[in-house]
Amino acid sequence: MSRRDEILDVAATVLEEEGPEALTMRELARRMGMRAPSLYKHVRDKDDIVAGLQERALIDMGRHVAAAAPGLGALADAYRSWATAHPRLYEVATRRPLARDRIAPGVESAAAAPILAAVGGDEHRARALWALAHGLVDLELSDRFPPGADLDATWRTALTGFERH
Amino acid sequence: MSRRDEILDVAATVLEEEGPEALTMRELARRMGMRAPSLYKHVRDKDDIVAGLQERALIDMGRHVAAAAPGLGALADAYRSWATAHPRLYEVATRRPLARDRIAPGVESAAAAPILAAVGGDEHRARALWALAHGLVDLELSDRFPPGADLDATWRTALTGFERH
DNA sequence: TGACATGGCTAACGCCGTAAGCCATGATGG
DNA sequence: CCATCATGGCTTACGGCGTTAGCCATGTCA
Repeated sequence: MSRRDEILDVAATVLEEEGPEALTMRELARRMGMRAPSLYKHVRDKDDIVAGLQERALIDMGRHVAAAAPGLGALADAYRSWATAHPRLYEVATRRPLARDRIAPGVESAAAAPILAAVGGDEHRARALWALAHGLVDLELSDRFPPGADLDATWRTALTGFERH
Repeated sequence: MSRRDEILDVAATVLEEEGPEALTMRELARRMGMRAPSLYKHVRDKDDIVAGLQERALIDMGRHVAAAAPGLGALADAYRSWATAHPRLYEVATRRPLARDRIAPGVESAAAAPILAAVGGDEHRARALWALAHGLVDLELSDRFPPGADLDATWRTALTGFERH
């Protein structure tokens, strides 16, 4: 495994365990047993690390969602469960403008494929479904729903709109 | 107008015109004709400013959406148009966990009211609709849809799921 | 064996948010 | 009328951030 990949591993751990404000070059270096400037021998800058996390997250989430059982419900469950299991990575993967120039081609479309397939290839319905799932997850992750809200029920209600074409 | 409100005005301007990375205490102070530490005479800390922007954004967006013509389409248009007119404020208002302790009570529910009314008071449908609109806006604002995508059509498709109960 | 790439290091720069403490101004009340 | 005090500026400074420059040990290879 390349030194760069080790850094990305550490970065993913720090991000999930301690939050985005702990994701500093000095903290990454500390965990790698080196000093911050040495990181730049393996990585262009901090944005490069974040773009790497974004790419990894898209790949992993895409795989997870693609492995879901057929049906909208299972797809939605897979989407939501990945996001809640990796909330900070989800934010990195979706909130910032895709660093398309720093990410391997195909990763983006591969992540979108399962959703597109689930709605029979209709791109508008695919985007709507994606937006719905993303919106629900995003609002849940930033605690925008009242505490104690029955979000399972909200998801079921939300998906019924998509069930019949 | 209080000095604090002036600071919030300047902050909103800087945020929208130059982006979040320009929203620094020194830049705000410069535009106010003072030095950064003097800001602390009127504001607790930077988070206080951001919470103030969040509160303002919720109020303004709530008013804008509440003024929409009846019907899901007009509601959606109002939601989307406010967000695209104030993209950075929209992010501040929705992406970070609501600073509920720093925001006047009632603001949150007032912002939610028009959406809740539009679906006849069903909270699950209200949350689903909100999530759908938020997801579409959020993904649009961070350029996650392919360039040139016909988002008007996507919105129309998305809303048909909500038209019939 | 000598040249060179690799990957560490230290020192330092210019930002950032923020704390501490000083001082002019103007209002307040004895 | 003057003493007191709150207000709202100021300078200085601290620690942390991302990042650059330049040094040097090690290992590889012609």
